[in-house]
Amino acid sequence: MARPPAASRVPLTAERILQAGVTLADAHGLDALTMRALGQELGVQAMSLYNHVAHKEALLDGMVEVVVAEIDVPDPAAPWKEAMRRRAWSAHTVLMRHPWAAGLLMSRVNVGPAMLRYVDATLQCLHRAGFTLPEADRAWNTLDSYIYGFTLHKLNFPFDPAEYAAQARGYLPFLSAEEKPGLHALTVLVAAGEHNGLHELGFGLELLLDGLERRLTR
Amino acid sequence: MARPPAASRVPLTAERILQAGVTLADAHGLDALTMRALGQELGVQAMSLYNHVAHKEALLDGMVEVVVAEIDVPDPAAPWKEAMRRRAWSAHTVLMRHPWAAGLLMSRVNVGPAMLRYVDATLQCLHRAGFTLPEADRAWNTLDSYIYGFTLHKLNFPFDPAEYAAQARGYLPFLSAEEKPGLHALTVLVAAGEHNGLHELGFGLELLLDGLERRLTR
DNA sequence: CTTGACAGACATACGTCGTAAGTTTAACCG
DNA sequence: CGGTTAAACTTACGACGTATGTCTGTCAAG
Repeated sequence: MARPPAASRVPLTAERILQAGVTLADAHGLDALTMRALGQELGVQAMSLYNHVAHKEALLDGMVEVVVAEIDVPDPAAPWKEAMRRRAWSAHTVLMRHPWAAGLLMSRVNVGPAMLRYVDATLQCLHRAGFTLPEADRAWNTLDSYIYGFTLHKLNFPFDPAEYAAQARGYLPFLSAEEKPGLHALTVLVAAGEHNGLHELGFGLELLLDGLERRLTR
Repeated sequence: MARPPAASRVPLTAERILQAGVTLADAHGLDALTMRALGQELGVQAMSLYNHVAHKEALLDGMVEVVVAEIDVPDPAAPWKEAMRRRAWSAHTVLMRHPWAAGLLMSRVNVGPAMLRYVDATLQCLHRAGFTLPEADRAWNTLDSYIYGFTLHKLNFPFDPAEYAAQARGYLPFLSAEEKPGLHALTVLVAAGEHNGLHELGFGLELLLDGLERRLTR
């Protein structure tokens, strides 16, 4: 059968596969990431991927690592509060760029090098700032719970204000003011454009950082 | 062919299917929830389920509703802080009871009656306590981001302290104290049983509630 | 040069999934 | 008792992850 000339032979590598996986998932969602589709993207049969990747789960783990590696690692020597703020926003931004990744990141244990580096730097920063190690552990865990939770929430609410207002107007007729007074009143505000329904990472983040600071200085 | 006597005919209903789905997922995980397995559980062929459920996605939506309905709805007349605390713990407890549900809850828009009731009561409670409606919206969104994020984190860290300490001892040889000082020091503590690595919903929750309270009284 | 080993791509095949489409059964009503 | 109809059953399809076995291009050793 016809075969591309030998010159065009660029051997597959795990890195190329992971990158292609990330790109494909970014473009068409996790559901579109099948071994066959990924192979096609790389000009290769599905089974060839298995020479470099143990199975699909390992592929997903690797893709999560690629994404985690994009997050800014905090500088252990920086003032902790500002460092944690930057860390949070960086993680949020990266996960918004790879919408499929947040769910994976939260629903599997990840112990790749990028993740270890990320956690270690965070612990160091907090520890140097005066938190005990167990406190630092609690602190980053609390922050990450919020960051990832917030990001997942936001990803599943993919409306801009105009769309949201339109949606609200659509729901309004089915929302009885007597039965659901709170929801009704809020929806009226949204429909009128007086509340855009968008939420900001910074709100809860600053509450947590302030609270942690108070614990530290006490 | 042989067929069970007519007397044993209990017709299927959407409710029975949802309940069976929840039970099956609780017992064997979401992956085990296939239409065939669910049918078998109900003594029925897979395709019969489609007489009551549009497709699998709808089944999952319905199962999430069943779970949401288990969460305590806050009393709008109760003091807001205590009401939000109860709400948070109730949601957490319910989601820990149905480990598969947290991921679903966060990764799809849910507008079933149980969910609407839940959100409405929350908004009412906060609004009556003095928050404006947009503030109340921000507040519950922030709390839920943390609650769900925390719960997902905890679900994916299913070790009791003894197991965790054992794991820590296993990892220790691969963790260089020079390269990863923070992680290394923490792991030493865990391995020695001086830090159990367990995190508590209450920690971040109280930080957020205190922060919200400060916003309110200002 | 030739050759032969081997990494890595290919082809085929299996079992399972969700579900479309068509058929059969049993319960109810006139 | 006969006809209607809701609801279960049967069959089949395409897509999925991946086990297994084959083929081929590359390169070092003779």
